Amino acid sequence: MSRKQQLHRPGPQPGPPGDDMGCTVLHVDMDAFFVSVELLEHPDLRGRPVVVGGAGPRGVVAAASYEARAYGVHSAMPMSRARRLCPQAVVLPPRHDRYAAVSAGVMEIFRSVTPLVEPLALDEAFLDVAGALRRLGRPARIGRMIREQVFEQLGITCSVGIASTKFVAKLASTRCKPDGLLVVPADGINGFLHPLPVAALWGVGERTEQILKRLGLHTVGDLAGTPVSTLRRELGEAAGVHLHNLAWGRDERPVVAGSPEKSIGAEETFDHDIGDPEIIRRELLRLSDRVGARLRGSDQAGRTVAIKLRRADFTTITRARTLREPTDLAREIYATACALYEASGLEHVPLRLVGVRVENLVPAGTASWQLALGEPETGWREAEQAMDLAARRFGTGAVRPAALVRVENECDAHYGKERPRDS
DNA sequence: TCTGGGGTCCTGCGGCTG
DNA sequence: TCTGCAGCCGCAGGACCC
Repeated sequence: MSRKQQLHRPGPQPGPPGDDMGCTVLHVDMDAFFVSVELLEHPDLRGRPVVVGGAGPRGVVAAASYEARAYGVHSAMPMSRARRLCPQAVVLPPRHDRYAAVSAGVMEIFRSVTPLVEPLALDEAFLDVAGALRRLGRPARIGRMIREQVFEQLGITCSVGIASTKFVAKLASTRCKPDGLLVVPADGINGFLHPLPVAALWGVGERTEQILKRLGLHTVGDLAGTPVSTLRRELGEAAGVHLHNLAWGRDERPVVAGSPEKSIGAEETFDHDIGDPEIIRRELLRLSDRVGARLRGSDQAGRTVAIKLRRADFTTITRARTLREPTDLAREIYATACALYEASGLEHVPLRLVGVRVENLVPAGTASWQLALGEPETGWREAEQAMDLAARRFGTGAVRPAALVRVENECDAHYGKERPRDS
């Protein structure tokens, strides 16, 4: 359960759907998605508290069944705390490949309704059904049909919010969870929104909530009644205007199918803080390898390489460098990441996390590959593409940089855990 | 209580350039 | 040639989302 969902514990199920005229935006959200997928293969666990998440000393909850939520367990909670709250919970490790496969089936059902599907995550999406009304009937009927199809074809339940804007549709689906459907009529938006706590708004996290509470603003209605100039002063130009609009139900953002990725990255939290620069560099190599493979797999390249370093006290720094030409080569990403790490001044500081990200993405076809002076024309790109082919044929990890193979056992001692299989 | 991993977006600042 | 200014871009940090 996300923080937002905690704000909307399933209250009494809403009554019959309201007037859905003009409500052509649907937000469909799978109920406890990761857990639901696991229960398909472990039906014996139905009705029991189940938690999906990392079991290591620094693991957190990725998803919790409603039975586990009754004990106060929710997503993003440290696993150690979840175990204390609910010692009888069954803890399962996340299997993202499996969730992605089920998610593909869900999205396929959505796209059979309308091409205007905007996925937000594996387990939720916005649908604009304006073009499907003549063929399939009114929005509420379409929502019911989607819920039936998802359950019949995939065996999991979902909740559907229906409104005239994305933001209200999303709040509606959260409000009717689990396994529900709620229509917020166009003329009932303010009545629906204004009693909600400010933290229910999209874009109000812990920090913003504190600022709003300091101003005496507790509900969305309080926010709506506050001059926008006050909100701009306290929250900044964009956030102030945005939240004021949301508080009045104004949200002009259309449903957009297939928006391109802006960045691709990978990061790793160590089980124990690591201050040895050699081990950090190896981790940068492993992460660069992953990022490069994902870039090539999606036919993209990026111009900016960024690293993230988190100290033991959780303070985090980022460093970035923009290259002359876009790259999808792990070797180049790694070289830049190492240079940034060395320049960071944190070379001997114990770190709990390192990350590598490539930003400013462009389609690989439009990138001009600039050869370094003296670099052979057939070289690293071909070598890494060959590694990609081997990985597809023999599985990820079949081929990897020698530096990673050589030190694997040595690293295990530092990580204190099984190495990920994708390096 | 002690905080994962994948992202997006915004803000502020400084350097560069016309 | 120097200065001031505006606009753009890169960078860093932080808030937020699922």
